[in-house]
Amino acid sequence: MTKREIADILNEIAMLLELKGENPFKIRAYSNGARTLETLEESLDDLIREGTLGDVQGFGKALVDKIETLYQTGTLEFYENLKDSVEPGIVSMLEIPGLGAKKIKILHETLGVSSIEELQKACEEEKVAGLKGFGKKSQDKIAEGIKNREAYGKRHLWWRAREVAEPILEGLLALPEVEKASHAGSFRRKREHVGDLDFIVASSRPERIMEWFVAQDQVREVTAKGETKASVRFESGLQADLRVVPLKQFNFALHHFTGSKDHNVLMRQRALSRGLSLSEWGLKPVEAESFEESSLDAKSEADIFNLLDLKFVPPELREGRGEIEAAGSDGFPELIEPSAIKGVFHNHTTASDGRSSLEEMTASAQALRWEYWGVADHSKASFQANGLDEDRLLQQLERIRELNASGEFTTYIFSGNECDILPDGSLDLDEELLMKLDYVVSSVHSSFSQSESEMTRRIVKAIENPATTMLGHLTGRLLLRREAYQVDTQKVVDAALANDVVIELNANPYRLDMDWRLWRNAAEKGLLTSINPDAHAPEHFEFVEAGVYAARKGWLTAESVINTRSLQEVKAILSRKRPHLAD
DNA sequence: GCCGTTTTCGGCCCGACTGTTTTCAGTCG
Repeated sequence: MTKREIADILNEIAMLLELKGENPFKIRAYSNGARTLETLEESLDDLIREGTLGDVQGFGKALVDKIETLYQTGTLEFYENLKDSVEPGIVSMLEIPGLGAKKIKILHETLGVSSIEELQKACEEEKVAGLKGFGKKSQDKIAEGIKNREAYGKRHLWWRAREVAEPILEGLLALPEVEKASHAGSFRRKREHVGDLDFIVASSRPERIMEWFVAQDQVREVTAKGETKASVRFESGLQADLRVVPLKQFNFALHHFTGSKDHNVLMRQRALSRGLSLSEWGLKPVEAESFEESSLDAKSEADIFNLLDLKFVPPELREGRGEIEAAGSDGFPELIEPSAIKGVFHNHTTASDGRSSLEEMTASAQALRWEYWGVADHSKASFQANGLDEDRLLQQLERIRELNASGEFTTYIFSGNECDILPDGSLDLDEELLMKLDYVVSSVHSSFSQSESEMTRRIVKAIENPATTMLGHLTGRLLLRREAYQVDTQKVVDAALANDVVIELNANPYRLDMDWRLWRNAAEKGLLTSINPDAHAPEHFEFVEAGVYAARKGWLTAESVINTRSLQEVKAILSRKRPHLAD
């Protein structure tokens, strides 16, 4: 078992002990143990072999025994027994906002409820309001929490969350009491989906800011409101948290609440190794009494990094995936910016399942001042999407040539096709015809349930097809909607490298596929990408922005992204497979 | 359950907010 797996079990033990009403300090010992284990620098194997696990602060005899047993055998009797002694329905009640172990224990012992369903019934029968420590409000809140637990628990696509987040930030910045304001959290790190929104504000007069925040039009429920902290929930179930801090604290709070947790742990370790203590309150010498009196100054977030001998880490990279090491040595490559995009591939028109014509899409691309854009309508196997057969594709190719020759648009149109990869790995259209186009995006749209080895063989075969220019949406995932199909991404990346094939970064906010976690490594090996909006209407061209943020999270520079290149450079790249594009 | 002694027990912690209290316990990040 790995450190992380063992830490998860220690956390679960803490939760179960809490539900059993154990000594709170014992519970904390387990949670602390889990956190210590997660952030342990030494290898667990070494510590156990040398018998020095007990030297680690926070690990006494009981924890050492349990960690060693889990490490060596993968099971722990104490844990299994504990799990058996608590009904699973009770554990799931922890998901309801406002309910913790203590209240659940009261509900269980006095009303005998052992599941969310039974609790819901107890609320309907007004049995909860009469309990000691509960009241009408608690009962209503529990009932509401049960009713909405699906929406409350769910995550929200970054793209959708932004529609809510941006007006809030603008509103905050417009208030005269606000000195500084920013979003924080996973939203600021541009994660593909977020659990909630965080806002940090600097002000010495928080009252009116709090009032404004909870009184916003779209707010459905105010879940907390105090002097410096408030939480609201919107119709979609998305929650937003606001924290107001003094200006002096702003950058520390912003850094802290931007996270990620893993990044913060590494930052605090870095600080400690320099005799400093870092928190949301400030950065002070370890021995100093309070942050308020002894914190160093940070006029910007960059100052915090600089005080720890680090280069500034862009929020997108703060995932605890090597950014501290890089910031402590050479720093980062210059990450791609949205403004670097000069055109896009993989778009649809009314010829297949798009909503706008070739001409309308071209006009929109031109309005965005793109040098070029590419048409890649579906091929005939995508019958549901009105995919093109050979004849219709040839007609479209003719029309594109006419338009390019006419001078009607300054934006150049590349002719392409999003060609289905059939279940056996062959392409849906004739190779000779595909070679007449400027490029081909090969994508899987059927037989998603193939085994990993079949799917991998299928995609690799398509990559090896000389007609393939780029691979579309590698895993077929739809974020929060549909799982990825099984495929060995490493083999696919290697095949793409070996066959001069680009792997797209599909910028549709539901896809963002291939995933950002895979890009740093792939790009280091030399893999190129194209950030493709997969547009089915002009407004979908905006998706490239989401794609650029995903690319930044993958440490990508403009060099790795072919659609940051000029028209001439793109033609040169495409001509490696299509000689007719060479000048 | 851990830690550190005034060394084998007694203290341990983090602040803000809510709801049910009437001075505070429970939840949450």
